[in-house]
Amino acid sequence: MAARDYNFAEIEKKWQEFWEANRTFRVEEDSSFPKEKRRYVLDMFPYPSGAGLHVGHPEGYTATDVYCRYLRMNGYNVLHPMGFDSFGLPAENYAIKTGTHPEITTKENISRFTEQIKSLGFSYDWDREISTHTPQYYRWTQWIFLQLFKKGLAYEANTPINWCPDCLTGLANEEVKDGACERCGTPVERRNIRQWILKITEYAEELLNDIESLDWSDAIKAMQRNWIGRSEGANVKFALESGQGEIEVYTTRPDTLFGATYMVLAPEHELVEKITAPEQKDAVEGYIRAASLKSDLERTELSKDKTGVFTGAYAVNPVNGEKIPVWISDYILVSYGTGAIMAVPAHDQRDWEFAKKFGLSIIEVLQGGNIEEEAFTGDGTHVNSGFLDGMNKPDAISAMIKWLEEKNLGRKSINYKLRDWVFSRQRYWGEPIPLVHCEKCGIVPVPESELPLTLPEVQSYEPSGTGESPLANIDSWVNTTCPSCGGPGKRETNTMPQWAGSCWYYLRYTDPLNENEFVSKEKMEYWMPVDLYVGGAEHAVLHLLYARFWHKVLFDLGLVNTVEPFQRLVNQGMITSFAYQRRNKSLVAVDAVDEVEPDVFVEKATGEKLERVIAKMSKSLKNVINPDDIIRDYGADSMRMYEMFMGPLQVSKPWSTSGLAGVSRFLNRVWTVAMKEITDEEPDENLVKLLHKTIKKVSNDTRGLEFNTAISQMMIFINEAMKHEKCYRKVWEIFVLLIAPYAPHIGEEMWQVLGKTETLAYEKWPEWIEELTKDDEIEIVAQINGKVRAKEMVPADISREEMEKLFLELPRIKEFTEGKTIVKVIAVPGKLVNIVVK
RNA sequence: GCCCAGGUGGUGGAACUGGUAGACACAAGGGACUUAAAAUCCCUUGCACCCUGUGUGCGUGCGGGUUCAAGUCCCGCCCUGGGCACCA
Repeated sequence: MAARDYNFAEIEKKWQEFWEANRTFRVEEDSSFPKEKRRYVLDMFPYPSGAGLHVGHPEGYTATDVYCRYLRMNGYNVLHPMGFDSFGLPAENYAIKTGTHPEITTKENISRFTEQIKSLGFSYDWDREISTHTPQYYRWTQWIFLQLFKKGLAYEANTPINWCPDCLTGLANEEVKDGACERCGTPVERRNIRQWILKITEYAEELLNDIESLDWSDAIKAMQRNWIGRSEGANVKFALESGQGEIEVYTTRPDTLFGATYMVLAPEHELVEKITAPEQKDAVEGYIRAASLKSDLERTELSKDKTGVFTGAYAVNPVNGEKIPVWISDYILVSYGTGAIMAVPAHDQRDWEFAKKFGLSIIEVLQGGNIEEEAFTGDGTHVNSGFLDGMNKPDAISAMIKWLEEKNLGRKSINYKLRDWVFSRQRYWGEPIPLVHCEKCGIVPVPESELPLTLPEVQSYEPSGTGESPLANIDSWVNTTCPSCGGPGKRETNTMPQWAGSCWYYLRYTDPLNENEFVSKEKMEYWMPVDLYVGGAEHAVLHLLYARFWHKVLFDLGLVNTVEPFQRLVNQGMITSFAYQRRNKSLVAVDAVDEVEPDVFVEKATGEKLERVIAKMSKSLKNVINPDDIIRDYGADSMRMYEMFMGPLQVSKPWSTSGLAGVSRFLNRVWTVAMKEITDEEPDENLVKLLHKTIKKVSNDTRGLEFNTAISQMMIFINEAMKHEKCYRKVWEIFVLLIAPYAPHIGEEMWQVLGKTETLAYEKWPEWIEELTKDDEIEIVAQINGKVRAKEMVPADISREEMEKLFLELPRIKEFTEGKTIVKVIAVPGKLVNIVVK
């Protein structure tokens, strides 16, 4: 074949068409692969937004693609699917604005995404593509919901929830960040709305314990642990002085019970009304009203200053019979523990602040701090504590729990910060919740045979904003017959949150077309669990916690074979961009910046010197990189390789177009070598050795997802191969296979240039010969007192003794040892000789 | 405040279980080719100093420590990013 230029556009189009036409990457449940030769490698599927793919998407997708191609060449049967998380607010909001049905927008966006994803040459099995908004898919989302419902894990409640006034829908706890809606940033309000709620708290203990068994980053594991927030303590009952009952509190410090000098109830606590003394009634009611108007943000962040009101009631401390006042304050949350606390101001900073402000007494029961200045929360010796005196903290905690249990005044108790999952949304574009409200029978599930319960057509997508979804206005849809008694019934009009579809999509990929079951047991068991899951860290507690919860429920129902869905999780880092910052820390758009000399940047308009910093890509800074442009100008292979070369997969790193150009130059050099005269002559030994080192490094690094260093090694190899006039078939056939997972289009093309007629996707991965990765001669350094003073090439197999002898006699070393005493000589074969002199 | 990452040249980043810090690339400078430029190829490039050489000193956020030897291990700080935040 005559030499030609590297025409990536032509090559990439050719091979993408080839893979598609030949369904090269279609995968089947072939039983001839033993379990250990199967791998399920999954990308977090995207929400098909109108903005199209951004450079962050290809990073994770390329990483898994390289890995999957490597696995296939190593004889694995690999499940590697892609699909779309296609229910969601943007399409619905667009529908409200334009009247276009969300389904139409969603379809368009999906086809744009598909085209973009395919233009990167990923080896997905497209026959398994799924979209969560299709009735064929959400039929089974609804089915799984019904299984949860039947198991008693879904309940209806009228409780105050987080309401986003901009999205006009309720939100789960996990969707609120710093008191604002995670999606749009609007501060959330508290609102009483009828909700469907999933009892995720029932699985708190399992969700927490099983984290340990997962191969996930410590960061994500810690986030999930913190979110679940388990604490151990005791519930203690305090009798009311009036004899009208008791207040139960939760405390992690039962050992400090002798120091409890007052109690606090959450303003919403049910006892408040009952116990408030007539003379305090006005004050208490005023406080409750004020507290109810505060947003979560105001109740926490903005008001660290303690507020509260005395109820006029007193309780009796069960350990010493002391009469203590009962207050209410909004620093106590009704939703945690029992919504009431015993306050121990000497040993809890919040109680201490409250006591100082309202002049309540502070009694030290544990020595070791200075309670005049702040609460002491450390360990120490108990004092003023009757039978606990002299004990340390852990002993006193157990002793007190034992005492309380014996006297029937309290018991050991465990609490979680995790709250149940608010599961309904008052919007249109989601899975309808398949339940019917019947006056006679109550809440009745839609029979499974009638699923999917499809979304009706509506005139207006506008949410009512009153807590009812647009579905509530479609009488013909809402009014139905009760599946149980046949009488009149009304359909549930809430829809499911966006997270529902992604809670089980990884299961559906194993059997995407099944019309009889959500998945067949055999196919599911063939692949599960997911061996490697790659995606952004932004789903640390949302999707990843919800999916684990559903999976555990499915496990308990005998529907899946593993306790956890995602065995190994890797979070790719964000791709950021350079930005330019003024002295006052404000940022300047890139097109308003001049580089006047190397690394000196000024703002065009003002001439102010700017500092180059790293920032998230944003439209306003004009530093957003569009993958389509990159593929057009440099090709998909360059894009793929550059994203893998930038740095470790897990860390965030800034995009640099000149860095990309460097990788592109590398691929051009690869092509140059491929176009040299191919010879069957024996390559020289050095090239062969370098090749074997390269096989070893690329194999190990690809397996360990350390793609950046694998690529460096390939660059080293090419720099050497360029020096040779001819292309040695023996080494080149191997190198082409090594680079193919990274740059598959050029890989296939070069394979064809070598005269091959089949795709290399299933060629056997090259093996290295250990012997050939070792050099005959190695450089050894001589150190004097730890400082490098000489370097010498020596045979690789030189003995320790020979090394010592050789270096001690080196003239250069003698300069340093002359007239000194040699205290010690340390020789490390293959590394160095260190001579300690005095 | 608590939890989790992480601080290495002008830049992105390498460095196996403690053993030559700075691989590979970008940027920069110099050279070759060219009428010229682009492209390509070659060379130099951590900082400082001098007696310019197998030269000396310094150098992986800061201060200590262990060790023949520390980017790597230990103790105490500082800073950056992410998460949580009145959870009793």
